[in-house]
Amino acid sequence: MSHFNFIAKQIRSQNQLKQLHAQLIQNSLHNQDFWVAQLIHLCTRLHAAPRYTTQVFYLAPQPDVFVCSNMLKYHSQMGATNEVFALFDQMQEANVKPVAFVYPLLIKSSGKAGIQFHAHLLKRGLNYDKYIQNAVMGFYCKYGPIESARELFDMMPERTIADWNSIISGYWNWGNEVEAQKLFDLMPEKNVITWTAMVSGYAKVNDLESARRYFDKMPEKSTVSWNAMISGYAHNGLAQEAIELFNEMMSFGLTPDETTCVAVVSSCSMLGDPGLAESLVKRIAEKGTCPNHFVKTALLDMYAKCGNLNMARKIFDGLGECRNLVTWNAMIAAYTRVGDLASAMGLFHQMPKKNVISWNSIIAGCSQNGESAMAIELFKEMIASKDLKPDEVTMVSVISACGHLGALELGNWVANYLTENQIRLSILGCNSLIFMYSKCGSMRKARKIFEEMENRDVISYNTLTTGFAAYGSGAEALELLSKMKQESMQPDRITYIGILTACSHSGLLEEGKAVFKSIKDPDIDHYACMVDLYSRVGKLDEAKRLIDNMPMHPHAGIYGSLLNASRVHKRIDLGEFTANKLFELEPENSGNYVLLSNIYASAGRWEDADRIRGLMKAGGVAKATGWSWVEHGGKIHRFVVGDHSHKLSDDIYRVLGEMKKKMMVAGYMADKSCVLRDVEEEEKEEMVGTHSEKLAVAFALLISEPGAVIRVVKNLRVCRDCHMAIKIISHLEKREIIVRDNNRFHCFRDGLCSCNDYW
DNA sequence: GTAGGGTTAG
Repeated sequence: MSHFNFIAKQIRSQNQLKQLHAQLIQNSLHNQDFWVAQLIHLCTRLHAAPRYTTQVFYLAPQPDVFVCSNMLKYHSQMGATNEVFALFDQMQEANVKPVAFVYPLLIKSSGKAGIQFHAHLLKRGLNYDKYIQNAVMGFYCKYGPIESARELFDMMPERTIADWNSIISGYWNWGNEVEAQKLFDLMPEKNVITWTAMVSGYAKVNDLESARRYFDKMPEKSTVSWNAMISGYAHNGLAQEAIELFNEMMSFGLTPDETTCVAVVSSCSMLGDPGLAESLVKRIAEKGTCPNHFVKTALLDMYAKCGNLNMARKIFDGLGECRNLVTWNAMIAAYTRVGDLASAMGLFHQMPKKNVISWNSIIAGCSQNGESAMAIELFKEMIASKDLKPDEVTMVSVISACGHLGALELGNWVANYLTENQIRLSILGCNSLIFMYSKCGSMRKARKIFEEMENRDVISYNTLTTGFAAYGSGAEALELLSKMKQESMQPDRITYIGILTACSHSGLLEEGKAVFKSIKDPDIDHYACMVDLYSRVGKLDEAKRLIDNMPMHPHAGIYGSLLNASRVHKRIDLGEFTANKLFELEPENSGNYVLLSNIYASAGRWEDADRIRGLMKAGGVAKATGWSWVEHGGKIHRFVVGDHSHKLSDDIYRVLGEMKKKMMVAGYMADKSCVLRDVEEEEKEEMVGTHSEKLAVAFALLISEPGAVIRVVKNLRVCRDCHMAIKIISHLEKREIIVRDNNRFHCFRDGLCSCNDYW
């Protein structure tokens, strides 16, 4: 017996384990409880395969308490919760009570299922030893409700330091700073773990000053304490502070471990400085410790964020068997960051297991790289599989994708999904909803979300303001500005851009001037808004004067406003001046040529108009082809010029014909520039916006109930001709038609447009 | 056999 005992202690590999097993069989000891328990213990230590371990277990004809307990330990180490409970049932039938020491292990390794052990203990009225008590309390600290943990804590006849530490970190885990603090002060005796828990707790709630205060006050510090403080800084984006503290740690002659290394590496990635990380890893390697997968993943991420994708991929490939979810996710994010969606998608489909972050990475990746529709498809796929619940991060990406598409039906569906699945949104999430509703033209809902928010930040205000601006609701935007001041929320440069744009789109000259005057240090964008405001209200000379007197060089956008206004107000002199400035600033922009040409045309100066068109052709300035789209039944219907691919194409062109007839009857064909004049074949390319948009409007008319609000969404500027057409149709059909162009809405009612744009 | 620190998504 002692001979085998000696061998058992020496065993380091699975091969040696199997040799011992064979020797036991030879000596007919293999089915004795003592040896079976030993073998299972070794299986646990060496991470042997479940099939082999189970075989060993069944060697014992009537497994005793030790065999069973070791087997429970093995299962719980493997995360096989079902097997753990099955064995428990078996033991109950055989009337075998597990030894106390397995309970803490089982509770810890069973995750959320740990609660079943508490139930089990309660049901059997088992006496808890101090370890079991601590483990049960630790379970509630981790998974909640924290009140249950507190109850157990209060009921304890005696409390060890470990119990105090558990409940304190439990409160930190649930963000209850006050109670953690209170218990810390009450605690009769503290150790380094207690102090470290306070440091990391404060770091977790982003209160780094308090964290540092505790860190400086603690009577002794372990490496873990240093790590807590350094990673606290790193987590909160304070890379510089993290590195400084790390240097301080080194100056004390302390040895960093791998966790230190992870924090320093991630700080380096924020600073874009791989050098320090490389030297640190080298130093650790010299000590003989090879960087573990945490360090390697941090390095992977660092190289990816510093733009060295090859190095990142090399580490990823080198990790081989050690690759885990986090490494896969980091690599996917690396690809989406540089816009390589194909590679990201390839990895995503290859990965053996996915978690919420994997889905979030790929969905956000699509959303950020202009693939909004794909982002939504992936989201649908995610929720269809039902094994993972989307969280706020998922929803923010999906909501913003709906916003970018201007897809209100989808947006409503997503918002519904939020309430049905009780996904609570933070400020960030609510802001994304405001953005989405604004982009979809539903200002009522955007405002409702805003008003129902418990806390708002400056971005909440800016998002809603920008929405009002796009919708031409100047008064509402100004109201929001005074609300901001009432609530002592400091407006920033974006706020003022929104407010001025709103004034501009609703013709509020005096109000806009007053706001502009109140800006402490206006930048070029604020000047641009003012030029636009003067232009839109027809004060072109004032606009010109502002341009001449502004303290910085005007950019193309500024002249653009003036040029468009020059067309509307038929100011050939200013039009020529600004157009020539624009030809210098952005020679490739065809719009400027078209505008100047139209200015000449409207004054009957056809030769000049043709000359400019010729200039445009000679310069090879082509107009990009465009399309419009309409959302209907959760789908996006896309229209391009001359398009007959839609299945309702025949009906669409029929409606288009009816529109034409109605307009003729109403006498709208007199104007040469009217929408439905027949265009020459070669002109068609220029008219692309008009045509695709008309198809979209026709489709919208076709599918909507009489009297319903029609929503046309498009990604082009609403051209002048089409604008007129919609005005007329809204009048004739007695319908409200909402059209979105690049970033603003036009609400047509009774032949009038809500915006103050010049048409 | 109890308690403190780690990498990824917005």
